[in-house]
Formats: sequence, C-alpha cells, structure tokens
Amino acid sequence: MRSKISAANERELLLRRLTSNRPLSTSDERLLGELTWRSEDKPARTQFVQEGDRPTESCLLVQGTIVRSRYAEDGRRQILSVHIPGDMPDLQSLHLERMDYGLETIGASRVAFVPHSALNAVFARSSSLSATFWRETLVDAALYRTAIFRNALLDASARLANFICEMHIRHQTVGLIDENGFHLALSQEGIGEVLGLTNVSVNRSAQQLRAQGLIRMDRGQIQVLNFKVLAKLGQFDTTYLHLPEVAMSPRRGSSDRTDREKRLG
Amino acid sequence: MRSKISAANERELLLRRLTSNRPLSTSDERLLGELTWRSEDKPARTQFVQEGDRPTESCLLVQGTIVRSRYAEDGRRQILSVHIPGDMPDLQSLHLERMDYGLETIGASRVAFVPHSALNAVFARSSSLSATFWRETLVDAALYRTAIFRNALLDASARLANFICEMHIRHQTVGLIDENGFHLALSQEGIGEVLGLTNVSVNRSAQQLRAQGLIRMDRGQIQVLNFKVLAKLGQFDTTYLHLPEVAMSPRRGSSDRTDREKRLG
DNA sequence: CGAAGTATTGACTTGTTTCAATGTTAGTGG
DNA sequence: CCACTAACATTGAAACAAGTCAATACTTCG
Repeated sequence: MRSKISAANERELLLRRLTSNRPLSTSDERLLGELTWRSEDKPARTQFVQEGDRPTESCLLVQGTIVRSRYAEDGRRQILSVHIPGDMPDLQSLHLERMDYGLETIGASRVAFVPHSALNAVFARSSSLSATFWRETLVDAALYRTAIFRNALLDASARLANFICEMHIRHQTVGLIDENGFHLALSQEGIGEVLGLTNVSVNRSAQQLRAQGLIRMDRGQIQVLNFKVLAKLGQFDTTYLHLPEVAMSPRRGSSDRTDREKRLG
Repeated sequence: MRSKISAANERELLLRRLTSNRPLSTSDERLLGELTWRSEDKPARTQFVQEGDRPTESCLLVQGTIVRSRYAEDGRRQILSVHIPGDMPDLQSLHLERMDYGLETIGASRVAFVPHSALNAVFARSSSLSATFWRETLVDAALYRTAIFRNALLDASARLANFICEMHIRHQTVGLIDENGFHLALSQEGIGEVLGLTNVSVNRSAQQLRAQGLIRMDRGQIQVLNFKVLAKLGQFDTTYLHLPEVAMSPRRGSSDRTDREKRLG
C-alpha cells in the first residue's frame, strides 16, 4: 500500500502538466525536480482526505480517478470536481488550514504526496514557479465556475453533454485518449453526483446523446463521436479551461475599459 | 465617472481584508502601500469586464455590490458569485489571460484598479505577500464549492437559508452589519440567478423563512433573526469561509494519513 | 403623477425524482 | 468453468418541486 519509489514518474507527470501552457525556466525545472514525492496506491472508493482535516502535505494524482466531495446531512454526496492524472486536488491546503471537502478515489488510484514545507521552500526561492502553481489553482476555480453555470442553467441532457465535453478535452490535454475515447471510472450514479441529477436521469440523457449519434458510452469508456454538435448542445466553450492559445491572435490593445462598458436591463 | 483620488481608502480596505486572517509583516505592508489605485464610480447594472476580455489590471470593490456572471445562449444569466467591499473579483486575471466570466455592478459601486505589472512586481519581491493574495483566490474557490453543493443538494428554502447565512457572515467579517442587518443590492430575481431558482421561487422561500421567524427581508435589507436555526436549515457550516480561528485549538499532530482512511460503499 | 422596477399571488405545466422491477456485466470462489 | 453475487444499467409509472404564465400590488424616483 505504500512505496518509496524513485519519483521519476511523478516528476515527469507534473512537469508535463505545468509546462503545458508555458515552458518553465531551467532553474525552475531544477527546483521542481528537487521535490521528493511519496507515492501510495489507494483502492477504489476510499476517502483518504476528509472534511476538517489539516493536511501537512498536498497530493498529485498519478493514476486513476479521484473526486472532491461534500456530503449533505442525509448522506447524499455532491461531487465538486473530478480529477484525472496530473491534477493536484488539494494544492489549496497549502494556504487554507482546514479541508472544506473530502478527497476520495473512484477507481483504484495512485497518489503521490509532497510536504507543504517543501513546496513553500521552493516557492520562496522562485516567484515564477509559485505563480505557475497559483495558476493551477485558478484554472481549478474556473472549472468550478462552469460547474455552477452548468448545473443551474442547463437541462439534464445538456449538462451531460457539457460534462463529457470537458472530460474529453481534459483527457486529451494530458494525452489520455485514443481511438476508443477515454476512460472515466465514474458510474452513471457518480456522474449524477457531479451534475446534480439522479442515476435515472443520467441514464436517460445518455441514451438521448447516443441516439443522436453524439457519443458512445459503455461502462466507463466514453467516446465522443461528434464533438461540435455535442459542444453546441451542452453550450460548451473551452475558454474556461485556459488552454494554451495555439494561434495566438495579436493581443487586443489595452483599450480604455470604460469604452467597452455595457449597460444592462 | 473617474477620479484619481489619493488611494488612502483603497489601501486601508485592502489591508484590513488581507490581515483579517494573519498580520502582514511591516515590509509587506509597506510594499502594499506602494500600489497605486485608480478608482472609478460605476452606475448600477453595468458590465465593466466581459467574457473574453484580456484585462491588464485587477480590481478591488470599494463600495457597492458586484457579481461575476455567465450567460446561457438564451440570455439567462447565472451569477457565479456575489461580491462585497474588500473583494477582488478578478484577481485571477493576473495569471489567466482571458476572462471566462463577466463582472457587473448590481447597485451603484466604486471600483479601484491596479495594474497587473504592479502586482507582479510586488509579488516578485515578497513571496509571503504573494501567498497572502494567493490565499484570497483559494477562499474564493471555496465559495464556489459551496455554491455547487448548495445548488445541487438543497431545496429552494434551504438554498436561500444557506445563502443568507453566507452573506451574513461575510458582511459581518468586514464590519458591514448593524442592528438592522446588512444591505444586499440584489433583487429577489437576482438572488434567484445566484441560487438557480426563479424569482417566484425565491419569493416563496423568503416568505417561508420569514414565517418561521428566521429572517427579516425587505427591499435589499436583510436581517438574520435566528442564525442557529437558519444555519441548520441551510446546512450551513462556516468552515469553507476559512475565517481566522479564534480559539485556536492545538493542531492535531500530523497523524499518518493512512490510519484515517475510510472505505466507502 | 407616471413609469419602471420589484414583490406577491394563483393556476397550470413540466422536467426530474422517486419507487420499483428487471436486465446486464464483471468478478469471486467452489 | 460455471454458479453466485454485487454493482451497474435500463425501463415504466406515479408523485412532486419548481418553473411558467399572468395578473395585481407596492415603491421609488425623476
């Protein structure tokens, strides 16, 4: 259940993730490489960080699927976010003392831990590296925004479409996708806990999307057949993922903000 | 509509906010004081930052109420978060190039702007100050988590109760509350856009809470009469606000995480 | 005063939940 | 290798919370 392996995998995974937007300086890369990770394998359905905890380390998901969760009084679970390899789902515990959510595995997963003290030491030495990690938590917040939007304004099918689009792109970004699509350990009930729907509703929505030829979805294997239509249906816009801008359009000059104001109502 | 006033107010407001959790070092305080703010008064219902923008400055709400918003294709608006004086609702634009949401005033508001370049310069000089601002964005993310939880797992009345609890505490934290409660510029329709409800539903829920003697609520003025019961009803737990811990209990030792794991299902 | 925004109320509609039963699949151990 | 089991997926029917539509007050403010 525990192993102190050479942290080569963790380092590489993290590096790939952090540099997906802009390259790190060689000194930052070296600093990053000095971090020591402790890896652990977790079985499926295991809550390994809990609400109220005061972690002294943060984790990196190396393999598998984990979720952030919060429970209602009657025991129902809300999944706040779904994480795939490369994510650091409790980086924020570096600055927020108590956990306000739990972390649990969905399928069997491999998780690597790094002490807060080590991270802080590194950030004190490099403000650019600090900014890179800060940015990660900001993208995370952007995903939350989309969850709020999605669950409030879209109906069941559109929610599912939107969610599948997000997971598709995120898997694509870290190279976890092939001709059969990507693997998502979440059951239909689990997807319901993300989208604020029941398993029944998710099932019926999935059937609709399948009937329209937009997706294939079979026991955790999801394939997007028509991304464009799926995205349209789910009102999906990649902006919030803050991916690298391939064909960087010339930056719009910093025009006077007041010129662009819009009166509402 | 624009004024280059002495930034004394902005500085003080920001300082009060940032030190509400832990004091800043004198050198950090000095650095903070060197920032130059440009203040602007905005009329009600004005969107002054829009989806897709690439801001070169971040703002601090000095006075009034503003919201983060995102629109569905049919024009319906989702309010992602509600902001009160002391909040910096687009700090994240420092590291995320494009806005994935808009910023709009609800009532007439005063907003102060500071260039990203100035913030970056300050953060490069002090990693502790950088961490303090980072933390602000992390609390922000915690509020999003609660919004997701609330809108998915609670029924209309509980959602409203939860939301009022949050706004009550947040106003209290910055001293914007008196014997008549606090002022919230949002209409019932606006509250609905926060909670994923219609104005009709908000109205009926408000009546319920009033009938139970839990709140008073009249044209933007909200008074909590029985916080304890309201919080219970809304399943409200302050953890996620990450307030200073008054009677700091001795930190639980960093017990081996694996000892505390919980199997689910 | 008039106008616009906001709050309130009632009647009707609807998307989703709930409940419950039945398939289906993957994994386990004899 | 098949019976057994648990988890997951699918289906139908009934119930319900919230939405929609629409009419009527109330407030604020130029």
